[in-house]
Amino acid sequence: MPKQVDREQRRRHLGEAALRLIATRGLEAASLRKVAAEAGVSMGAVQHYFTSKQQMLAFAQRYNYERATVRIPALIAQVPEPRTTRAVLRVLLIDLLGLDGESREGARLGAAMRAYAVIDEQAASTARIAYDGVTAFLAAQLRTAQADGELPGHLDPDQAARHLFAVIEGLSGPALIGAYPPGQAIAVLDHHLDQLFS
Amino acid sequence: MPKQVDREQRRRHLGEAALRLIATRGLEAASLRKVAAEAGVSMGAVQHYFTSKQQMLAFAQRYNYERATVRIPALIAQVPEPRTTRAVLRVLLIDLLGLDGESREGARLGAAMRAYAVIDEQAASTARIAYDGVTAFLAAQLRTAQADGELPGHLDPDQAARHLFAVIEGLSGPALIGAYPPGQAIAVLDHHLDQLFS
DNA sequence: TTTTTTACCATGCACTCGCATGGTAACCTG
DNA sequence: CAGGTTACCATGCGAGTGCATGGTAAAAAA
Repeated sequence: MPKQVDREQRRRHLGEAALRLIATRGLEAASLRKVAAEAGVSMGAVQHYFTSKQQMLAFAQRYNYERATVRIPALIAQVPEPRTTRAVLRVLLIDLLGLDGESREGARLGAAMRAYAVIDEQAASTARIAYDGVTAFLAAQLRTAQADGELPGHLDPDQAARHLFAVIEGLSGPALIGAYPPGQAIAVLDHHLDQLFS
Repeated sequence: MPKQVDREQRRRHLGEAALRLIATRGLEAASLRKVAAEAGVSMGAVQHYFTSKQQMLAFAQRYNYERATVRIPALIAQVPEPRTTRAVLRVLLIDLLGLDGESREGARLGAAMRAYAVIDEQAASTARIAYDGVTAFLAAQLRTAQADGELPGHLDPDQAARHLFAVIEGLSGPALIGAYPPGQAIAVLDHHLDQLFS
């Protein structure tokens, strides 16, 4: 049976199992044995594809961001015309908030990964790259909005992007633990967008 | 030797040891044995004061917020006169960002606790209370600013408080892992305050 | 003075952990 | 067909985990 397997696909399969466990039960639940069980394989298989647990987690982290870069354009494509920058941003940011069932997993994952990055330097390095990617994307959106006259031209798009993303990340935590109802998080987001697009 | 001990003080001593470990090495490093070693006592002593690990962590979490309610007024007292609301908020919020050595521990702790609260409902409940406390405090500050005419009266202080705190929490993560230099985090904060106190 | 309660400490148990090892079976290359 | 590589799986090891138990010694209560 061996040898006709796609190594990269197998790895992603294991990575998904790990991410599922992390999102629902936390980082400590992502042991080699549990990931193997979640993926429906033996522990030896996990060891075969990752030489250490740290490597497995590093892959899972990178894969998580990779999935996001795929999901985000798909999400944007669903925004009805006319696709103003503001409407696009709103859809994207509400998704990042993790308020409803599906995007909630991403937000839970984010909380776990952020804590991990504080402890593990390698994870921090990956997280920095991901952070730069997100803010660069947001900044690009804001720049096109400026070009379209949708947004005042005098503001710094990079700083506004960091500001915007900070609001999202800061809202996501309390929303996740139910510190306030979803509507309040969206209200704050809309207020922020109101000020931005004035 | 026994019986003349202050149980609550002993507990705080152990709680501090636990918080120190969590801040520097993460939640998983706060095992009963390691906390005992960090506090300079035997494991039996930890077991004597906490009936389970979860209880120990719950105490540590509560104690952490308790410490913050003591530190914050002390911090505000150091703000030079005239103590405008804006100046007070700025000092407080920069501290919460965890940019310099001392307040950094608090921010690291926050990241670990947030991840823990996502997994553990009891921790989430405590975190909600703490969150409500912080936003209520911020809202009260904003209300006095409104009364002093420092701030426009038409805005909703509660929503502005949530917005403000979200920015701080959202900036603290990237700042902790060095996604951008401290100056940029402060620049975003100042920009936010500029807009608020317009 | 006797008894009870408090404050520990040392040890042991059952379990999980990451990881190393040694196998086996299927495919690819020669 | 032989040899080597690939893809696993089962097992075992040492370390660490939370927790239960049984002790000892000192102070408080009787």
